[in-house]
Amino acid sequence: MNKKIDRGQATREHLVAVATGLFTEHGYDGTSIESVLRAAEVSRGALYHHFPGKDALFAAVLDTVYDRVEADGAKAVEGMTDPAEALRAACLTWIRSAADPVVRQVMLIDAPAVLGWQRWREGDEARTLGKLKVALRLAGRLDPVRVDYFAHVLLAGLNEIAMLVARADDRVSAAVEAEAAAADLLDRLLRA
Amino acid sequence: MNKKIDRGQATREHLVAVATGLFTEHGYDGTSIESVLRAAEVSRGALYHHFPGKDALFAAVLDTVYDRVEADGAKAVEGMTDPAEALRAACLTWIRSAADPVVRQVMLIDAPAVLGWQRWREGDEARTLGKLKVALRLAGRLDPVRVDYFAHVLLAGLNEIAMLVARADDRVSAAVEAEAAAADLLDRLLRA
DNA sequence: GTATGAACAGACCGACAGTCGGTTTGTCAA
DNA sequence: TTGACAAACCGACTGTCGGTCTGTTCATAC
Repeated sequence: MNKKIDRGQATREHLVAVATGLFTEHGYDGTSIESVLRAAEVSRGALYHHFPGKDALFAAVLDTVYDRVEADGAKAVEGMTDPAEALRAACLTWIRSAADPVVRQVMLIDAPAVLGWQRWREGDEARTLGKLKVALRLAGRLDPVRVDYFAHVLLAGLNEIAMLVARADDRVSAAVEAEAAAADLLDRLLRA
Repeated sequence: MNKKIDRGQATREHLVAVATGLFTEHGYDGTSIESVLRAAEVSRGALYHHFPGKDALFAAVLDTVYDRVEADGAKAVEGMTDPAEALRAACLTWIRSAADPVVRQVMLIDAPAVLGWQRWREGDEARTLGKLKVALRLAGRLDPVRVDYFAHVLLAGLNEIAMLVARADDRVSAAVEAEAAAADLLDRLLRA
C-alpha cells in the first residue's frame, strides 16, 4: 500500500500548496473551489476525498502556515537562556513573520472569520498563546490571572502592529518604528 | 413626497433592524438575504432598492451599532475634565459595551472580514480610533509616533479582553478581572 | 388629467459549495 | 494468476445563494 498512499499524500500536499497561493492572493471568499481545482489540475472528487469541505482545506493551509511561523520563532530563540530576552526576540520575529502576505491574509484576516473566533483562539492556544503565557510568566513578575489577559493583549497588539506595517506606504521605515513600538509594549507589560 | 419618503425610510429601518438580529444570531455568512427577506416580510426588489448588496446592508447595520456604542461612550465621559480619567472611563465602558452580542458578532468578528481589514480600520479611524489617539495624546506624555501604535494596541487589546469575557464560563467574575486588566493595561501604556 | 420617479414586486440568472453513483488502480490473500 | 477489496479519483448533477432585470403601483408636481 505504498504507491497508493504516496500518491494520495502527494495530491493532498499539492492541493494545500496551490490553495495557499490562491487564499493568499484572493482571500478565502474570493477563492472558489473551482479555481483551486483548475489551478491544481485535480478533479472535484479528488479534493473532496481528501478534505470534507472548503473550510477543512483552509484549516490544512493554516496548519502549514503555523508550522512555518513556529519554526521561525523557534530558530530565533534557540540557545537563549534569559526568558525576557527570548520573549523579546520571539515577539520581534513574529512581527517580521507577519510581513509575509501568506501569514497576514490566512492567519490574521481570514482565520478568525472562517473558523470563528472561538475555534481560532483554541487553535492559537495550543500553538502560540500557550507558549506566550509560559514565557510571560517566566519573564515577568505578574499576577497569574493578569498573565492570561496580558498574553492575549500582547498577541493581539503585535498582530495589530504587524497589520499597520503591512498597509504602510513606506514599509521599511514603518517596520523600524513598529519594532520599537513592539519592544516598548513588551517592556511596559513586563514592568513590576 | 412625504408619504412615500416616510414609507421608504420605514422599510429601510425595518430591514436594518431585522438584519441586525439575524447577523448577530447567525453571523454574516450564516445569514442569507433570503432569510432577511422572509423575516422582514419584504420583497427582494425592495431590499435591493435600498441597499446595493449584502455588504451594504451589513455596513448599515454596523453603522447603527457604532452609533449606540458611541453614545454610551459619550455619556460615560460627559462632564469629565481630566483626560486620563475620561480615557479610563471610556475604556471601561467599551469593555462593557462589548458584552453585547450584537457588538461582538457584528463589530468584532464579522466587520473586519466583510469590509476587509483596511476599510474596517478606516471606518474605525473616523469613529473611535481618532478620538482614542487624541485622548492618548492628552492623557500621557508619549512620543507622537508611539501614540498611533499604542492607540491601535489599546483598541485591539480591549477588544481581545472583551472577547475573553464573552466566552468565559463565569462572565460576572470574568468581567471584574477583565476591567482590572484593562485598567492596568491603560496605566502601563500611559506611564512615562 | 397626465407625466414623473421613488418604492416595490418577483421571475430569473450565473456561480458556487457540496453530493453521489460510478471507475480506476494498487495491494494482498488464496 | 486471479479475484476481492478499498483507497483514490472522476465528473455530472443539485440546491442555495447573491444579485439582476423587467415590470407595476402610486404619491406628488404641473
